[in-house]
Amino acid sequence: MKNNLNHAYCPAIETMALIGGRWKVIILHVLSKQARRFGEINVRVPSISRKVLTEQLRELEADGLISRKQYKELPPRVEYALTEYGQSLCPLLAYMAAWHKEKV
Amino acid sequence: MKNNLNHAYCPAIETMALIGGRWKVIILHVLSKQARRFGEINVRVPSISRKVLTEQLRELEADGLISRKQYKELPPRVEYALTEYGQSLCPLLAYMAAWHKEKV
DNA sequence: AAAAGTGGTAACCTTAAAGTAACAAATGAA
DNA sequence: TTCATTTGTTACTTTAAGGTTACCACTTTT
Repeated sequence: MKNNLNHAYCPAIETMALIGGRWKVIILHVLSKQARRFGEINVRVPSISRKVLTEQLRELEADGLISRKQYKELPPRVEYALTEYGQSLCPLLAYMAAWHKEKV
Repeated sequence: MKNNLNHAYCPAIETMALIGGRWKVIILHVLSKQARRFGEINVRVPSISRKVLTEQLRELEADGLISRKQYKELPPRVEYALTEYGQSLCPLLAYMAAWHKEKV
């Protein structure tokens, strides 16, 4: 009989749930420089399909990391930007980048 | 004609490649406390199958984050531990945990 | 009149990841 | 003699993720 009380709880997991998606970190990185339109993100994130980009953006938005602002123009214009919450992730991304740079 | 030169390079991605796997962070977290045998990890990582645990451990080992030490005993005994390289990730995991704690 | 431009969506297909179950190997214990 | 133990592996199936193509809406440009 296994003892389930041994299960480890790792709080870092919660953060990974937000940024662990296949393209999330690149998207956040792109938006960290400046707000971008859908098409601009699409060009800057290599080889992502529009479908998947839409999905990832929706998830980031649902998690409160980015905002979506739609202008009433034609052809349509939609701008994505980091929220304050999303911006608070930047030091973490910088830490990750620095760790890699230092250790390799 | 799309301009491919717009592709963003995000160094944090490289780090994510190491710890972004479905179970990597939990495994690292478990091993950060102390070295563990295969079965001990299996119990502490909720609902992971032996097959997938093996795969993830092999990848972590190939990336140099953990070490695998096999004792010549029967029944077999194998112990996994963080390498020095793997230990250097701990502050990052702590950062991730702290960010989540503070922001939610 | 038709095409371009933008930000999607819907339907469908393929690929990658994960799960399941059975088996192995050597020894000691029942 | 058979079972239990431990760390896997192998073969097979299921699920999730991602890709592909076609299409829409509305206006301006060719």
